[in-house]
Order: sequence, then C-alpha cells, then structure tokens
Amino acid sequence: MGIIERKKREREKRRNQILEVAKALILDRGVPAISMQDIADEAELSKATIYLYFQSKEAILSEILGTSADAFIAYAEGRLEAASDGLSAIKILWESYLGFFVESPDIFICTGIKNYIPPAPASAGSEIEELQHDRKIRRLIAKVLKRGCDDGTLEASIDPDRIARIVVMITMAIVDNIARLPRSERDAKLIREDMQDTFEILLRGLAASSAERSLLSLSPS
Amino acid sequence: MGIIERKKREREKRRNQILEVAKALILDRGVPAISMQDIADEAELSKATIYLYFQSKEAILSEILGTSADAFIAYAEGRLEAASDGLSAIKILWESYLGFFVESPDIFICTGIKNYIPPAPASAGSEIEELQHDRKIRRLIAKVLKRGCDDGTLEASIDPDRIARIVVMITMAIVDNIARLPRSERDAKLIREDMQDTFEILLRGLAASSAERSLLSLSPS
Amino acid sequence: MGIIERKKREREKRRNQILEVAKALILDRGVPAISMQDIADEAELSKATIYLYFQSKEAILSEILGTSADAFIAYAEGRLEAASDGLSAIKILWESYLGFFVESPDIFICTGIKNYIPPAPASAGSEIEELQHDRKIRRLIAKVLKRGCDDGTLEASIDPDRIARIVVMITMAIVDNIARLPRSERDAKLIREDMQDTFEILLRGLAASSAERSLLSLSPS
Amino acid sequence: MGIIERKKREREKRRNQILEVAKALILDRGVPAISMQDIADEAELSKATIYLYFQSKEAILSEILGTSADAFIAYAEGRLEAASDGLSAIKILWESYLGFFVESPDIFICTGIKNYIPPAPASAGSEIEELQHDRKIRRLIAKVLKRGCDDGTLEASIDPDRIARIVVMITMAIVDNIARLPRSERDAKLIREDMQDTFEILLRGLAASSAERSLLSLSPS
DNA sequence: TATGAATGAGATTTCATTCAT
DNA sequence: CATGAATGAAATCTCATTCAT
Repeated sequence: MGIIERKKREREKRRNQILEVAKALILDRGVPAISMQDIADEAELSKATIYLYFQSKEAILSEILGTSADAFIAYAEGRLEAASDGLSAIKILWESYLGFFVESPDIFICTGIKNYIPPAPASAGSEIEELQHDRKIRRLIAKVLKRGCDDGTLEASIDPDRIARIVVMITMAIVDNIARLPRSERDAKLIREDMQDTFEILLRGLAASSAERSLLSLSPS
Repeated sequence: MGIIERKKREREKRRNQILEVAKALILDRGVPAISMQDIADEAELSKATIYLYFQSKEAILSEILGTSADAFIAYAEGRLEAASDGLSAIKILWESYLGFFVESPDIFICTGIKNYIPPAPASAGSEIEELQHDRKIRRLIAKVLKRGCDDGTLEASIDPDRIARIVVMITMAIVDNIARLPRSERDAKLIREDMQDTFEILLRGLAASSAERSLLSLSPS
Repeated sequence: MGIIERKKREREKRRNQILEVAKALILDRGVPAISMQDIADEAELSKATIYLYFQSKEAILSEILGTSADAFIAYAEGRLEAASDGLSAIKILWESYLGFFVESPDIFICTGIKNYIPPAPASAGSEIEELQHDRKIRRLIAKVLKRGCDDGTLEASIDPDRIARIVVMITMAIVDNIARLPRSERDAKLIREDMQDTFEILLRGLAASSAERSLLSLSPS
Repeated sequence: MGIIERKKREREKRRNQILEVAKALILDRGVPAISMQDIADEAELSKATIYLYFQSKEAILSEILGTSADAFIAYAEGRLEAASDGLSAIKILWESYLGFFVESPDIFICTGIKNYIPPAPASAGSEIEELQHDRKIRRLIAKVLKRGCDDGTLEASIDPDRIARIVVMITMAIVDNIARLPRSERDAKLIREDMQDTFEILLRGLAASSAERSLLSLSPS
C-alpha cells in the first residue's frame, strides 16, 4: 500500500509548502497585510486549494506558531542536559534562545502572528489552543526556574510559573518592538543586543544574592 | 456672550463622549474588532457625525493614546520630586505606574491601540507622531535611569536610553498579555501582581551590587 | 424706508460674495472637486448660511453661468453695432469673444460648470433653465449668421440656428480641453491660439465663396 | 483540453457582459450617475464579482473608451486606403466617422466617459494613459491633414497637429451636446445632421482655396 | 439673519470563505 | 485533488442638505 503512503507524504509536502510561503510573506509584509489571496498567489495554488489543507487563515497562523515553538523546545531541551545547576540552566536557555531564534526569521513571524491574534476574542475555543504554543515554552522555563529555586542558585522568593509567563512575554515584547521598525532598519543584531541586555538584567534580578557576579553575564554563540 | 462658551463646552463634551465610547469598545472587543460604525452606533450618533469631531479613525486612537500618556507623565513627574536618589526615583516611577495606570482600564486600551498600529508601515509620517507618546514616557524613564547611574545607586554599565526602551516594551508586554485573556478573567489585580514581580526583578537587576537588598522591593499605594 | 433698501443691498452683496468665492474655487480646483463646505469655508460663512442665499449647489452654478453669459452678451452687442455686414459682424463677434472671455477666467469657470452638469438628467426642469444661458448666446450668434446669409457675405446654404448651436459647442470644447490641462500648464495664450485657428477655419467655411480671402482672418485686440 | 478554452471564453463573455451593462447604464444615466453598485445590480452580480474582472471603476471606463477607439481606427484605416489625395482622405475619414460612430451608441458613451475624467488631475500617471485613446485618433487625423497640406489639396497654412487636436475636440463637443438632451429627444439623426454640417464647414475652411467647391460636401453611407 | 450640529445615503474597495465543476 | 468563480459583509470616508437655536 505504498501508494497511500506516498499520497500522504505529498499532502504533507504541500502543507509545508503553504506554510513556508505564508511565513515568507509574513516576514516581508507583516501579518495584517497579507491575505489568503497573497498566500495562494505566492504558492501558485488557488485560494480554494489552500482551504483543502487548512480550515481557515487562523489555522495557518496557529500551525506556524506551533511548529516554531516545538522546534525551539527540542533544541533547548537538548542543550539543557549539560546544565549543572538552575542558574547555569537558565543561562543556557537564554543562550539557546539567542542562538536559535534570533538567527532565524521565525522569531519575527511568530511575534507578528501573536500580536495579530485579537486580544480576548469572543470564542474561547481556538484561543486556548493558541496559547498552548506559549504554554509549552512556558512550562520549560518554569521547570528551569524551579530547579534554580530548589538548588539555591536563584532567588528563592520567586514564583516559577508566574515568572516563566513574564519571561515569555518580555521576550516577545522585544522582538515585537524590533518588528515594528521598517524592514530595512530591522536587524538581528539589534535584537540580540536588546535581548542580551535584557536577559542580563533579568539574570541579576533572578539570581540568588549569593551568586557570583561574574556568572551573571551571557555569552551567546 | 456665554453662548459661545457653552457651545464650546458642549462640543468638548461630545468629543469626550466619543472618546469614552471608543475606549469602552476597545476595552470590550479589542481595537481591530471595532469600526467607525460601531463607535457611531454605540455613541448613538451617525458615522458622519463622528467624522465631524475626528478626522479619521487613526485620529481617535492617537488622541486616546496621547491623553493617557500625558496624564501619566504629569502624575509621575509630580511624585518624582520626592526622590532622593536614582534608585528611589525608579522605585517611585514604578509605584506611580502601578498606582496610576493599573487601576484604570486605560492601560488595556493604550496597549491595545499600540499593538494595533501596523508594524513597519511604509510612510513614516504618522507613525513617528504615534510613537511620540511612547517617546515621552521613554525619555522620563531614561532620565531617571541616568540619575541612578550617575549617583551610583544603579548598575553603572547600563545604557539608560536602551534600557528605558526595553522597560517600556516590557511593561506593555505584560499588559498586552493580560488583555488577551477573556474579558471575564482579566483582572487589574493580576496585572498588579505580575508587574510588581517584574519590576522587582528588574529593580534587582538594575540596582548597583552595593545596594541594600531591603530597598529592592516595591510597595504600591 | 431706506432700511429695507439697505438690507436688500447687503443681501445682494453677500450673494455676490458667495458667487465670487465659488468662481475662485472652481477656477482653482475644478467643479467636481469643490463642495459646499469648501465654498462656506472660503466665504467665511457656514454651510447653512449659503443655503439661505441659494437653494442648492446647482443653483449657485447656474447663476454663475447666467451672469457670465449675460455680461458677454452685453459686451458683444455693444461692439456689434459697428458691423457693416454679416461677415464683419461675425468677425467682430469672435474678436469680442477672444477679447472678452479669453482674457478672463470666467471662461474656464463656465466651461467647468457646463461639463459638470450631468448629461440628460432625469428631471428636465432645471436643465431647461440651464440651457437658457447658452440659448441667449446662441440667439445672438444666429442673428449675426442670418444677417450674413441675407446680405450674401456668408454661404447661403447654412442654417443659422443650427450653426449657431454648433459654434457655441465648438467654442466650449476648446476651452474645456484647455481646462483639462494641469492648472500650471493652462494658459490663456493657448486658448487664444486654438480659438483663433478654429475661428479662422470656421470663417473660411462659413464665408460665401465670393468673399475676399484677405478678410477671413481675425485680429483680436 | 477544450475545458480551459471554454473557461477562457466564458470569462471573456462575462467581461463583455459587464462592459455592456456599464455601457447601457452610461447611455441611460450618464457616467457620474452610475456606481459600481449599479453596474453590479444590473449585471446581476455582486460588487465583488465586478472587481474580479476589473481592477477599478476607472479600468472599466478606460476599457470601454479604448475598445471603441481602436475599433474606429481599424475601420477608418481600412477605408482610407482608397483615398487619392489629402482632401479626399479627410472626407473619407469624416464619412467613416459618420457611418461608424454615429450609428452606434458608443459615441455617447465615449464622450460621456471622456467628460467625466476629472480635469487637471494631480497625478499625471493614469491620465496620460487615458488620453492615449484620443491620441491614437488624433494621430490618424494629423496624418491625413498633413497629407493634404503636402499635396496642396488643403490650406497650406494649417498646423496638422493642432488642427487634429481641435477636430477631435469639436467632434466630441457635438456628441456631448446631444448627450445632454433628455434621452428621449436624443437622436442619432440629429447628430448626423449636426456633424455633417459641421464637417462641411470645416472642410471648406480647411480646403485649399483652389479646391473645387463641388468636392466640399459629404455623403455618408 | 446666521450657524453649529447632525445625518442619510452612498461611493469605492477588500477579504475570508463557499461551491459547482 | 484542484480550481475559477462568486459573494456577503464590512470598512473607511464624503457630501448635499436640514433643523433647532
């Protein structure tokens, strides 16, 4: 029954092609400026065909979000195994972020999408699914923070879950701000600098007071 | 000739009424979901009448933004006079923010508007004006940070301008995130708690290492 | 009873002021581009006040048309008294036209208005009134043509009434074409040249074959 | 795969249907009085569908204009091959015009459109394209006039380009004037008579003085 | 007389989505 | 599976005109 397999593979390929096209367009013109027509045109498919692969525009956006988040999580989890304690774990997390996300345009795309999704929509259904993407990353961060609280390398008073949420927000905010610049002025280096500064401040703010100052700076690859 | 005065007052009243209606709608449904028609309907006026008071939809949004920002700046500047050094100044700033903004729904509205403004627009004209509102607040924060760097109460290595930008971003991010919750779950207390935690982390991250730990917590009124 | 007289005079003055403003605006931006609001603003009156003096926008346009036509007719009739025969009469008529109208911007205004009035409107009422303005000029031209047919200086086969109508049309067409140029390139000299060429062709076409060729050119003042 | 062919044909048919509907409406109510809504209603399509076939209202008007002009030019050029000299060429041109255009309502439609196009627009871009339609006809006329000047059958002193421009204007003026009559009184015969008279006058005015008088009348088919 | 305020009706255009083939 | 065609609903903005004061 290889034929069914092949069909499935081809279907998957089309899906990905559409997603790639959508990502490229978002990067170029911003989420609100692109229409299903644009995606169809660029993918050299008809609008109707797009609807064969995705239920709605929102579904496309959601999938892009999810894929990127999952990829990051896999990447970060691999690197985290090398962490000796909570403090170094969170440093590794941020270095991963700086290394992985910032180099790739996915970061702009995801932030663009997140900010496009209307705040507090009427139907809670899809929204919950949306947040799921965040939530995975949030859970990862919370785990790392908790480890630091437990082993004494991070300030004991913090609430890992809440701070994890805040950290995700902050990160997105930085990207979003860069994304608002005209495309030509937009620069991965800018983000990296802003993020490095921000993460160092957060690191100092989160570390236990006993932590050695010299450990509180980041050195992204 | 009090008649002219009265007319003027009434006109002002209508303007404000429209702004209030717009704010209420934004709060309720989010910026992208409201149209001039919605505003008109809710204000029990015709669309054309709205255009009598505001040149465009953007003008309404901009005015809301500007008014709130100005009010906050005035409020904060008054309180800042009591600051003895940079560290206490920044604490006062954040306490002001928590006290002033967080209690009022303006915070949601402003964040909603800011995030609605299309990222990286072609014409820089109006956008620059838009950002002006931010810029004022940013300048205020930068001034406070600089004071702290100069008098040794804040970490000397930080760049006041960049960090000011980051701080504004972070603040908006927190609000925005809350705003994305379904209206019913959304809660000023939530924001206050998130912000307080965040600001405390930032405070510890920004303070000079010599600062007394006990000074690094906030107590909003 | 001077008081009533004065009021009447003042009313007349306001009317004229409004008409002048309207003419200036038409000249500047073209009929379709001006609104009652524009007229009111420029006249430093309210829109409602304009409606106290004129029943509608159309009424203003119509009055402008009428006034200009009447002025031209008076001017031309004066000069026509010097005509010795039909051929010289028609030359004088065109020279008058070139001298009077072309020098003054009224020509643009009138043409602009004429072309703005929708062709073949539903209600015949107002339209008939409109054409009245033309008709007066047409009658004048027809009279002159008839004189020429009768005294043998013009081609006997022409139908004075029909040709009069045609001549008015042609004249307007020339002006209209110039009016379509960007205001900066628009030039009274241009019109004069086009009109002179055209009138000379018409003159040759209308003159009896016995007419001396040397009489068939125009020399506008 | 005739299916693609058929689709293409049907698409073309729809386009034409829309153009026909637009033409009928223009004929009936005049260009300024019709909206995209009207066209859609009359074509029993939705407004959005109209936009599927034409980029804008202006595009529809322009296409109507272009099609008619091209058709006329083709028709006239074919007949012009029979011309023995400049004088007979211009006679043939006018006879073609009378025969081709005047019988069809296109003449009203085109004139209506031309007069609708705003005078002296800010952006020269689209306007230039618009005038292209005229220009083609103008060029044809100029060529014919030049031939006549060169072979001595037309008055040598005329400037072919300028006179060509004038002739186009005059022609349009006649049509436009008829179009302003209430639809019921409007009559192709009227135009034909007016145009024939006019063209004969122009012919006499343009012909060299040596031309035989008997050649200076038109006999449209 | 004069006017500020209000508005109904409409114009053009866009877009996510559906459906017959 | 793929698509061309169609559309309803909306969005922003304009304008001649009326009316209460």
